[in-house]
Amino acid sequence: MPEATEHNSLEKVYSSAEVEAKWYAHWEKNGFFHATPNPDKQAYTIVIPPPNITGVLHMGHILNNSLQDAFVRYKRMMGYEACWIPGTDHAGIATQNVVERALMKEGKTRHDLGRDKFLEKVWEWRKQYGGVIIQQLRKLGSSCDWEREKFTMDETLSEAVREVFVRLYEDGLIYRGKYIVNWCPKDHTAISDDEVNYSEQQGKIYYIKYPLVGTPNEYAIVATTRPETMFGDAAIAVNPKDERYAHLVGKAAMLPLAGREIPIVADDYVDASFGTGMVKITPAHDPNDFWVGQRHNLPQLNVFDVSAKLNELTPEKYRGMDRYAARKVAVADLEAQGLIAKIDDHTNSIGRCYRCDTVIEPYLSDQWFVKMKPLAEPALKVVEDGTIKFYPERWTKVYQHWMLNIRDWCISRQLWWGHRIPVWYCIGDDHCTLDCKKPIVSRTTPEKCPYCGSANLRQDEDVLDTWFSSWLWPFSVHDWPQEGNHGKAADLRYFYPTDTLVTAPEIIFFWVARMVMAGLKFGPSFTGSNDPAKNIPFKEVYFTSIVRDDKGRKMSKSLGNSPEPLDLIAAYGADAVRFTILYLAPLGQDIIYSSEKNELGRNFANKIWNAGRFLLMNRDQTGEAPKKSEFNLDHLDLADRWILSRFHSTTQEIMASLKDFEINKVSRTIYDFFWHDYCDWYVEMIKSRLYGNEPLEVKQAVVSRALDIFDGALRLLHPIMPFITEELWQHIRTRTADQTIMRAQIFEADTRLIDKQVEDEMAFVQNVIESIRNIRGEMNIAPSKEISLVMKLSPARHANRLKQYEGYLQRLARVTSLSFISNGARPKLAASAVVQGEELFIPLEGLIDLEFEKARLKKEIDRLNGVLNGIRAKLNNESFVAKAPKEVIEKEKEKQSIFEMNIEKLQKSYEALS
RNA sequence: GGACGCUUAGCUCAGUUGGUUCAGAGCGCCGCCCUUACAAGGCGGAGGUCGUAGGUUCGACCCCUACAGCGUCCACCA
Repeated sequence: MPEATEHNSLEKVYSSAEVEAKWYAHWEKNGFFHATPNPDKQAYTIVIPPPNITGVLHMGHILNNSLQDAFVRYKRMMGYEACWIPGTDHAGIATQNVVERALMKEGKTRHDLGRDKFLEKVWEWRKQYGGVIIQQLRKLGSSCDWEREKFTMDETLSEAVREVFVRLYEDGLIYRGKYIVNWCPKDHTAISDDEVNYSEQQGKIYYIKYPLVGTPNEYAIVATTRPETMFGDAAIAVNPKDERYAHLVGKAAMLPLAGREIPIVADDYVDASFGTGMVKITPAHDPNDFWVGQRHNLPQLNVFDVSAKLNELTPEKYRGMDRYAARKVAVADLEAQGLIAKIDDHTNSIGRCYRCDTVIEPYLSDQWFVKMKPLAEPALKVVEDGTIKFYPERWTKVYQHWMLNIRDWCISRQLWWGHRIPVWYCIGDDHCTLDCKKPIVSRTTPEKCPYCGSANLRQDEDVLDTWFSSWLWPFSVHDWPQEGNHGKAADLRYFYPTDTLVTAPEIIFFWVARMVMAGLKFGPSFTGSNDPAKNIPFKEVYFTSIVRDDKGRKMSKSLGNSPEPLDLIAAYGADAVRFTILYLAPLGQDIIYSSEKNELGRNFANKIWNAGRFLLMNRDQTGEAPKKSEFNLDHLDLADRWILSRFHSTTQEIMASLKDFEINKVSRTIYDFFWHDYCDWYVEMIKSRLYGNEPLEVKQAVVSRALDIFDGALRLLHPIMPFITEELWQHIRTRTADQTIMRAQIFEADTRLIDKQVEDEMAFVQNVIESIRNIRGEMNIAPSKEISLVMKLSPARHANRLKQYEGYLQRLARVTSLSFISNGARPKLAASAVVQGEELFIPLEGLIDLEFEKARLKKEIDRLNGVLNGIRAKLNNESFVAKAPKEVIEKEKEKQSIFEMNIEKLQKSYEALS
């Protein structure tokens, strides 16, 4: 147990570093983050969106993890068995790239090492650097259950991947097919969409005449930017609604240079208004043409080799030519035959390899796919029917749209780092049968071919898309499908489904949607239920904001416009960074962020710190109250009852905002309560008793009550600012080693203590004080100058009750004498004001410049008259009186008379000065 | 091109059963205070026809339409 209760004298300025290190170590060492199935409690679970092992903490993580930690900590303090499961993602491409780049510095490629050696290198790298981000999350204060930390390439998670692959294959949902990938003709490898850099380029668009078969001298004219791919043309397409060409559909055209007939088909994909409205379809060399080809069952003719040179499917003249050389020759040949209608300038964006800048070639190759339609349907339903709720809700539309237009998922990747596809092929020997050509899909490495018995097997070279492991994350973290063998069966039952997913909207398709599908598909095998509500991976999804810089640009590494989170934590403190980002995070809106904004959080931390210092200093002076003070309402004065009322309504508001995931509102509510209600008013008010002539036991009771409220407020704040609240919480009472604020309960809002009358009465006192301060300010009366206050109260307001609060007035407005006068009387020379209909005078006697006061009153009278005129106009408006509801009219009339009275009183004061 | 979001003080943002004492907060600015928790603080003040133009309504920051500007996602660029 760190030395917390030993020293009660706190530094004047809160310094975060030491406190943070101390308490985080303490929490972790004592297992306070750890959760275990507990039948007496309800589970609350979050799985972390596993950061890439190549990643370092950026502002998006700060936001995302501050949110998750706040949610988990709130639930933990509300009596849930709260579990936040952390881990990392192996990030196939990113990680492989990092290691390859390192190799490149040694002048080597992965091919020099070979697959096994290369993978060893990656694992080494992972061991050395892959945990960086996990350590950084600790600095933020994340209360993750580190005993449960997982990695998507852990053996158990890899098992889950193979299991799912096999099951889907057996269900007929995984198949092998052709697909267009981004191919780099220089590196001879497929690269992912993310690795393609697109840029605008000035090029040409060629209009080529394809002779129509059967009608001489008539042509189909197609527009293309890539004439060299024409040898792979499989059709010409027009829009089915395009009347110009309706008569051609079903006919054929002659492919020039190749001398081959191709059909003319109709497809919605064609934009009738672009070009001629006729498109050549080249399924093997264009992604869109590929899909058109699928729909119309067209042949896929790949006319390039791996280096994008024309292959044997092209006329002999072109074979072996580079794609660009072939383009020139083909255009020249077409021109010679009079088959070029025209050539226009055309700007289009082309993709280049991020590594070698070679223009990417859409390339047809063999890939593995998951059929998505059957998986998507139930996943769409659970979001539409509210079994899973999105915050903000509008993302459900985006989700729906994607799910309804879903395409099959290409899951194979031409990489080495990742889960190798669990498929083997029989290389065969003399005994091979026809069946031997089938892929052998297996959970474990097969020893021999099941058909011919040959041991000569070769595993598929490719690995699986990284998302193929992450979509299982909510249950693979519990060692599914081997949970029984690993003793995790109870965990899976208890913690699944998870409750809240906190993630970025840009991965709604990659990750969120697929997790829903996986949960619904595989859930029944471990939940034992077909109820979607039991199988969904999470109940709520919170989509985070985008963090932008002060110019509105998205914060990113490449722009270099993001502050370094660890520097922020060092400079402002983790609590301040957390508070600031959560205070700024509106649900569904971006965050405009800059380092200086953390002053908000830092100043707040310091404010709380000093409030704690104040309480502790006073407790040390008065000594501990003999027994723990109880809120016996009879013995509380106005300030006590008021702060209690405010505390409970604050708690109520926070709980409501939390339910709606309005974390910025939560932050603002606790901030306003702490700073304004507690510090500005309550603490200042109790000073009048602490520094007065009260007996010691009264002072003790006052401090004790103040500490109780402080304790409650610390608990409300702890999930957002965990460190400073723990430090103070440990100081304000004697705690045992196993006590921690993070496992203390948040007090439930007691609505009986929310007292409207008390708040009204306090409002009156506060308004009187503010009014006096206002006069002081405007009249330039020094704050130190003592004044007397004369009040003329209406019968409803009891003078002797106000007299009770004289201490407050003295303390907060430097009123040294309070007296009352009856109706009709009036101090001779005084500044005056009306507060809630009651008249207030400050006799001036050399304090006030008469003309100043007159001008001040005049200004106020004019302002009130302005409002009054508005009310009168409204009440004189016939249609208002006729159509507005009675209550509204009554209210207006009431306001009218109040204003008239107040103005009259001020007017009299004004005249008295003249 | 499609979908969605945003526009309130110099800056960053609050503001739902539509009702002139709700036009507000923080930062910044101006003035006064180093008052025994806190100058990373306290008190007071100035500052906005709530993007533009219409419409609905007795009444619009709030509801509807159009437009402008900014932004996000998706699609497309043959």
